[in-house]
Amino acid sequence: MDSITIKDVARICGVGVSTVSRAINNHPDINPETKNRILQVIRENDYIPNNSARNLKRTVSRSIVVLIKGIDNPFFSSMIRIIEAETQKARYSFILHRVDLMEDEMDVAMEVIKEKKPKGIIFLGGYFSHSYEKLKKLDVPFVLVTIAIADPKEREQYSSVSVDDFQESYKMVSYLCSQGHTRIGILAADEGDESIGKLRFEGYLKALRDHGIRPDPRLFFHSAPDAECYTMGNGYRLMNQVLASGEDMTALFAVSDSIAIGACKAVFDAGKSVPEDYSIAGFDGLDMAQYYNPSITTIRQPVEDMALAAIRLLFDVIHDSANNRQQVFKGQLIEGNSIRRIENG
Amino acid sequence: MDSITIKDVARICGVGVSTVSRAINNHPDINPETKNRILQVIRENDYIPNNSARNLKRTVSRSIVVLIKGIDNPFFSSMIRIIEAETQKARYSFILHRVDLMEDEMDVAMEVIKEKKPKGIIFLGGYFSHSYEKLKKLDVPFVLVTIAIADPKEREQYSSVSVDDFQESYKMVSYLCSQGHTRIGILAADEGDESIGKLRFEGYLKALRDHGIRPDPRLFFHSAPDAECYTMGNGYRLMNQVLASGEDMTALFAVSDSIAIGACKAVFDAGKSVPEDYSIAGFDGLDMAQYYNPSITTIRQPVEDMALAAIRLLFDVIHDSANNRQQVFKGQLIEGNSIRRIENG
DNA sequence: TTGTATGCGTTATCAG
DNA sequence: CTGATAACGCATACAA
Repeated sequence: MDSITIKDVARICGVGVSTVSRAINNHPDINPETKNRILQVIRENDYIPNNSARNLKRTVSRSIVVLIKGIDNPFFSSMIRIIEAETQKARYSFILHRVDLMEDEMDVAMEVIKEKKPKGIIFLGGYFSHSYEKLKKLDVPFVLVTIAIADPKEREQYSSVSVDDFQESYKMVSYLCSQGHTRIGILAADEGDESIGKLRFEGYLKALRDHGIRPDPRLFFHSAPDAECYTMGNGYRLMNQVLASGEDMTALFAVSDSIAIGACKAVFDAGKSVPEDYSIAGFDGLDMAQYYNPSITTIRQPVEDMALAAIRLLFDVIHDSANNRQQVFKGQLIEGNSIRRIENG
Repeated sequence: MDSITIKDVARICGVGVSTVSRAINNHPDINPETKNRILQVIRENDYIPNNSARNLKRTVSRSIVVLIKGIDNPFFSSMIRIIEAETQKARYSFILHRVDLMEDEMDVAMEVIKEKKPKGIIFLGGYFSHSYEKLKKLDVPFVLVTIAIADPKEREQYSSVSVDDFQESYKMVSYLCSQGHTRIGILAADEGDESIGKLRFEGYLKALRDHGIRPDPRLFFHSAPDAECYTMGNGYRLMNQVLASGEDMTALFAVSDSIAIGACKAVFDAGKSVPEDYSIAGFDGLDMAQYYNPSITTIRQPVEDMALAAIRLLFDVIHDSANNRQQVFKGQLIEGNSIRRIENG
């Protein structure tokens, strides 16, 4: 670990450390010749600046941190790519930091801020039930993506990018109704959910009611509280419960595409078919949904646009902190082949 | 950013900074009472140690870094989970660091080492064509996962965990032959590939030859050099080329499950079916492969075992650096419904 | 068991 | 344009 430091570089070049520092950090007030000479020496000796020392000394670090909860959520994959690209385009460095499902993203944020001194933070996924106070402590500009904050009172306090999960669910379930379905089950998050799972559930309820259908609790299939909800495995389990229940229904609204896919598989394994025996709708618009067989009818969240909006919004807030705003995107209903039309609705 | 430091804590408690440091780091030589008092104050004031300062000061940091190339590869998702769990079980902290597809993982490793001073590194994904020299510079124990190092001469230099991509491909293609297929195409990586894509391709060639089938270049469908190879989109494109080629074949070996799934979709969109018109085999054993319809016949890499082996091997090497070894796992052929048997082989 | 002092590698401030 | 030098926040050797 006896690696070369800025001092060594300075000594080799016969200059002071501050000059080397200037060379590294592209400071304007340095003789181009000396700069090149230093850069040359740096390359020849594989000098790598110590990031810890830099972060320790610096007050801010021209970097953007993305805090992601649920790193295996394919929904985020393309977002990351876009955010990184945009970040680098702005000549900021991009730091991805994963937060465990059990961790409080706010606590993690505080730590990362201390360590990295980023210019801004993007929160991908997770919940934000009662973090108002913590939110305020965060003195770094940030944008919430995909995150439901219940209370709209605190509008000024934060920026966010999302779809209206309630409305979009409503749209999907209304569509099911319009296709003649009347007995529509739901494969939902766990009952205690206070996040998007809840919003999507409520959109479902509202849509049914507005279509003159009385929601039937026997058609609610909630995830186990301890299960990882938005997974194919969970969808598979839930659908098997549906099959075992013997309840009569023609359609199911799965609150995510992965759940929908798992559900389809359960139907197939039971020797039945989608959409003939069960119509199944998803939510999110994952690539997987359109590659599946049958392709899943779903609500597509405009991930690319959302990612772009998130990073741009963040830069806006960085440049003018008064600029906080909530940006809500429209989802798009994509018709696949997982839903059939019932003639005698 | 005027946050509280160790000095403040010391002042508040009326003790010296070193005592606070001892409390934080669980040093043995400290009065339990003072320790508790300090910890109490720390909690009350939300003191968060500055990681940069710690890393700067420390020579090693009781942490494991996982460097992952291709973070959206679902193949790695479960691995990460396992590695993290095991890492924490050993009371090490877990640092996940993503490396861009364009970056040299070795350079990134050097940087991260300087910054974090980890006890060990796990490389997930990526290539390692000619990095021997760089490898040696890495004076931190490390394990390569899923990475093909061509040259076996350097055995002593590194540890690795993988499957034998050549053998496993051979297995898969032999299976296709055994099912009576004789005209077997391949959906492969790009022609210049020097990594697992190449090994899998060669396994395919060997299997054909050993079964008395002469490989026919017209049945080789390589990815475009600039395409992201292991994706559904790429599989879709490749399969459309197959369909457009008019070449006669009954089966295709896709070098990954995602490619296989994309290929299936292309077949469906062409109004044909799997496995009736085309038998399609995959590789990897993603969850997705079994949830797909039809489920994909594939080679399952024992991800859980491999992840566990990787982290344990790493700890072994950390404790005894002479312990370098290469661990090769057997893949398991999982029969799905994507391959049909041809009677008159 | 505890406190003091030093330095980790940088950047920033200031004087040249 | 350049070079000393003082922090940054913490861990540790050493003294008490």
